[in-house]
Amino acid sequence: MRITQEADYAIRIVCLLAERGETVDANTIAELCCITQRFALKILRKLVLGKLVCSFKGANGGYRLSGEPSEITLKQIIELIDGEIVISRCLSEDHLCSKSGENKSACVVHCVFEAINRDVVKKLEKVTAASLVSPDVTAEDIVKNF
Amino acid sequence: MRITQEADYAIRIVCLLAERGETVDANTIAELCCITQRFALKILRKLVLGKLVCSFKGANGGYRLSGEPSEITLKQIIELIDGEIVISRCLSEDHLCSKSGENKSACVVHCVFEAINRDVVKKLEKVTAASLVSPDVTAEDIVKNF
DNA sequence: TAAATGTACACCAAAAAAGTATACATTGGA
DNA sequence: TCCAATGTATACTTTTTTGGTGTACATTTA
Repeated sequence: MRITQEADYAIRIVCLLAERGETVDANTIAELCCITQRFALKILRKLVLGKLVCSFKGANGGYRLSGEPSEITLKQIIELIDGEIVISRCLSEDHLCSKSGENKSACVVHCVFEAINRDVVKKLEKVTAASLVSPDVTAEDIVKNF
Repeated sequence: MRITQEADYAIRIVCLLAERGETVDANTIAELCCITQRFALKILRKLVLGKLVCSFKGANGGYRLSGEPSEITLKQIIELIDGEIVISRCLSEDHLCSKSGENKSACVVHCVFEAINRDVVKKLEKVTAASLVSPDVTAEDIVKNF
């Protein structure tokens, strides 16, 4: 992977909407999440296209989560923004990598990366927007659950 | 992170040197690892500066591992080439990130990333060059050990 | 002493990430 | 009804990272 700045912003936005539970306009979102309004709009667009968020046009318009915070995971948000989560370029793509070598170690390295990657994704799947914003759930609670 | 192509090449090179156990010149390394000679030289330079590999000048010169393959880990190689291993930019740097928000979820996200990151690094530390090239150790064996 | 090596350091180009600009469409309320 | 407040669409720009190259030089050994 490399979880980008943009994905990080998207997570903030989703958390904000989860906390509010009501329609919030792009300006307010941008301000509260410390993002420029333009960039927030771009990210919000992706969230809308990815069905995590729904939007309302016109005066008093804005955005809100389209589903339950408990149904939205970090994995979903990150993949929506950054695409497939891969710790090493050679795991995605038909990219030339260690795997393509003819020696044993090459393939083994690839397999190790795959195993680590699977584990990371599994952990990101376990973290929901609901748990992130719940005052009753601490970071330790979430991490213990891994 | 994002384990770069360059780090992947570096791993291949270290594995090759571990297998050979003798001095190998840059041309041969480049050819066997499917890298251009120039780029291989650049990577080798980093490996030498990082003390993982030692070099010999002049005719019949070349490179070989400076230590035991069992003492070299994937973590070491990757950090030498790519720098600190971080799954999200906001984990390194004093970079503005979710952490900087004033709300609870912001910090929690950061903590979750840190936990996942620690785990990835721990796994990469467990994989040695020796295990990667040993014919007696399969990828499954390594992964089981995680 | 020349050929086979590695060293140093600067440069370049493509891709990805991060962010901005412009013009437009829809809606709700005065 | 019409205009201000909103979101939409699409394309552009800038910065950073990645991946790679070029040139000139230093060392060693046959």
